[in-house]
Amino acid sequence: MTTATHPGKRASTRETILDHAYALARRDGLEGLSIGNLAGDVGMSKSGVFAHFGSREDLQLAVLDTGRNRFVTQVLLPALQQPRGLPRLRAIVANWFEWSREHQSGCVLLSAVSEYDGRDGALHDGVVRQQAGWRDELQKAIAQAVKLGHLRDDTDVALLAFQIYALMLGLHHDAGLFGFDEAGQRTRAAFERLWRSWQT
Amino acid sequence: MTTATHPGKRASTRETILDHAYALARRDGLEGLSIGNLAGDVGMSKSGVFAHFGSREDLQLAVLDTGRNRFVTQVLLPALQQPRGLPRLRAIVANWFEWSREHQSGCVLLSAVSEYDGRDGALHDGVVRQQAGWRDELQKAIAQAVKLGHLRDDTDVALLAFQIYALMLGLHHDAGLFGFDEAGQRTRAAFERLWRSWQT
DNA sequence: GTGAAAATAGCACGATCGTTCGTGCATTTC
DNA sequence: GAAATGCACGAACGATCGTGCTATTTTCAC
Repeated sequence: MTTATHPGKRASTRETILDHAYALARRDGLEGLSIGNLAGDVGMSKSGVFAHFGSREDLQLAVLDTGRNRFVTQVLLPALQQPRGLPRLRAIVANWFEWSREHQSGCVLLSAVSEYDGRDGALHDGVVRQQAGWRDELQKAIAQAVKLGHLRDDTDVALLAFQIYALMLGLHHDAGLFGFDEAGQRTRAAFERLWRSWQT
Repeated sequence: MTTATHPGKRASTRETILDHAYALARRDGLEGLSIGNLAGDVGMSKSGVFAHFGSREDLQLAVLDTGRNRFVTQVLLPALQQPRGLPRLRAIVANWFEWSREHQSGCVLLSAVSEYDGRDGALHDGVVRQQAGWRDELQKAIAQAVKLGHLRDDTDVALLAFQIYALMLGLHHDAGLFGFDEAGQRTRAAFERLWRSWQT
């Protein structure tokens, strides 16, 4: 009984659809994601795919959430097993680097920011909530590093989180346009200087 | 004779269309720009608008170029009247700040990067060329500041250009999601630290 | 004023969009 | 075995997409 046709059939099909949808959205963004195209990619009918979500917007929200889960799983969770403070913060950045390397040809979370930052609606709200949450995690890790004396006492936590995020945006930007290798080198150099500027 | 109804009619109508197209593309991106919607906004027929460009892709390219021109006019050109070196570089950043403040609800140039960095075609090429060109201008201004002794002799020009660009990406990102005021303050603080780290 | 030329509108096309609805086939439950 | 439920399919909907082709209007030179 490899195929769980009992319960779980619906959930597992939904998972499969979201897998394909996430891949498509990496290329075309959440706004470029269409149900017909997705159905063709999965090998289902349009109505079959549609029935799993009820509306295109709910599909887009589900894909956004899929991206968030993958990001947390790949970037944040492994870093939480590192000791608090600078080691954990550096682990976050290292995992984020790897994430960025794998997503240089398109990241759903970042393109969603571009697509929805000027509008309103459920997708905008979802993007804002998600970005605010991630920034908060960053700040928590930084605050611990300060408390443990790994970073200067007068460290501006929100500022450092902003600086880190900006560098990762720069990495993604340059990697997508000019290639990851050169962009990665520059970003690493920038991080070296950034750590030095806040270290005790 | 304010309205050039002479042989400039075509060009002036084209300009009007591009004005509206640029505004629409700020909200919906170049991929979200549709000819029907644009025609309704301008007050013309679809075919009338279409005839000015010949294809949707050529329209998108024209809008991209419109964005580039406006950016150069508002950010680069005024700065070129400042004395070479750090004053000019700071003027570029200041003008860029103002540009970013006005475009916090959507910038065609940046969303185009998100939309086309993972594909290929004329729009991708146009985006890459434009971004590479702007980075080059940044580096020229930085190199002059180094040569004039305003920045350290061992300044990594490409690295500093990357750092500047990354901060501006961070500004745009945070301004769009969390509001310009807070984002602007953080970005200014980050720039202060950046200048200090490279200054003689 | 008149005729050539340029600019715009009108209309139609095939394709695709998101969405709805009825139906059939499995599978589960009685 | 009969009844009920879950899931996906296929057809069709009105709308909009980009793009041609043909009139009609507007503009400009004479």
